[in-house]
Amino acid sequence: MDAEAIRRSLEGSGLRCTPQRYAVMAFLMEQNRHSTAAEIFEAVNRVDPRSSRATTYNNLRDLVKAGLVRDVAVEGRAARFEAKGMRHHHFICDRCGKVEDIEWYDVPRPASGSIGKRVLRECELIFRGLCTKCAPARASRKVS
Amino acid sequence: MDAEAIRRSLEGSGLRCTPQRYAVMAFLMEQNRHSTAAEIFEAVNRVDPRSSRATTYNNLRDLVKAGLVRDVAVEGRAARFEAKGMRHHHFICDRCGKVEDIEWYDVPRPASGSIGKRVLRECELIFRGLCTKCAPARASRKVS
DNA sequence: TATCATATTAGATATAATCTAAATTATTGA
DNA sequence: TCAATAATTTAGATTATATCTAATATGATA
Ligand SMILES: [Mn+2]
Ligand SMILES: [Mn+2]
Ligand SMILES: [Zn+2]
Ligand SMILES: [Zn+2]
Repeated sequence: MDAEAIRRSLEGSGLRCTPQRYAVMAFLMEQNRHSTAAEIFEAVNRVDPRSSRATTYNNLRDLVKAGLVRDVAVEGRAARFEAKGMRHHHFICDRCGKVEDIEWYDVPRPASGSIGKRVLRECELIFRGLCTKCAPARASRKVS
Repeated sequence: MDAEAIRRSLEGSGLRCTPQRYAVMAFLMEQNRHSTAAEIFEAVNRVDPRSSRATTYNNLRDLVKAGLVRDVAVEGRAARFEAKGMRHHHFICDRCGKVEDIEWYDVPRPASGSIGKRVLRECELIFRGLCTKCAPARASRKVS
């Protein structure tokens, strides 16, 4: 999309806008998905410039640390990454592990007694169940 | 605690109550924590019977599949496991990755339009920030 | 241009989890 | 009782995921 905007967001975070780093960020922004490091590595290398695996991991870590990218952990699967855009919640499929966005809505905070001396930064909702692809499959499996 | 109760819950799920499997379940129930597979393996082997690493992983997977144990994914860290007891939410420390329980309270469901054809099984809240141990450390780090 | 911090790289290494195939243990039902 | 069957365990190999190393390259600054 807007190459200049990506460059500015990188440099605004004190990160040089290198071709490899740009490629990771651009890929995450145009795909509106939740990709694994392996998928990102493969995708940015389908076109030049070639980026090493170490660099892909380094850049993902830097981007997460800078707050431009979010790391989504899924039980039993590789980490997934997404460009941080509008706030949203997540739906995670029990069967295929797919992560999907759910429109943001505000979450009631816990009683301050529950939080104690912890410093609360954010609240996020995770929904679990079956995605639209898996729901019918699982339902028919039951029949047999 | 109640050895007979553990035995019954295993057999009620169609799992034999083997010494190795019992040891995993008993450990998770007496510790009220979120342990990694490596920690569980190490703990159940401090006493007999010796259980192999493969068996520890096999049993954790079986117990999760049976719904007796919950697998908690944390970004950048090994999976953590806990015996399923009372419903609760989780607080995850940004700095040390510790997972802590937050008293359960009901979560407003998303608009049905957001869910679409997905099958929703559960909603869970994840709180993020700094745990009581890390909060002061991070605060003083800022000062320097 | 010289200097210095930042970034990239291939390959080695570390960590987490699963697989394999043989042996063991428990269950079933003649 | 005992053979047949199914479930479980095991050591070690293997796979998957992620990080480290140390040499090189690149870009910013003076
Ligand atoms: Mn998302
Ligand atoms: Mn918990
Ligand atoms: Zn699915
Ligand atoms: Zn902490």
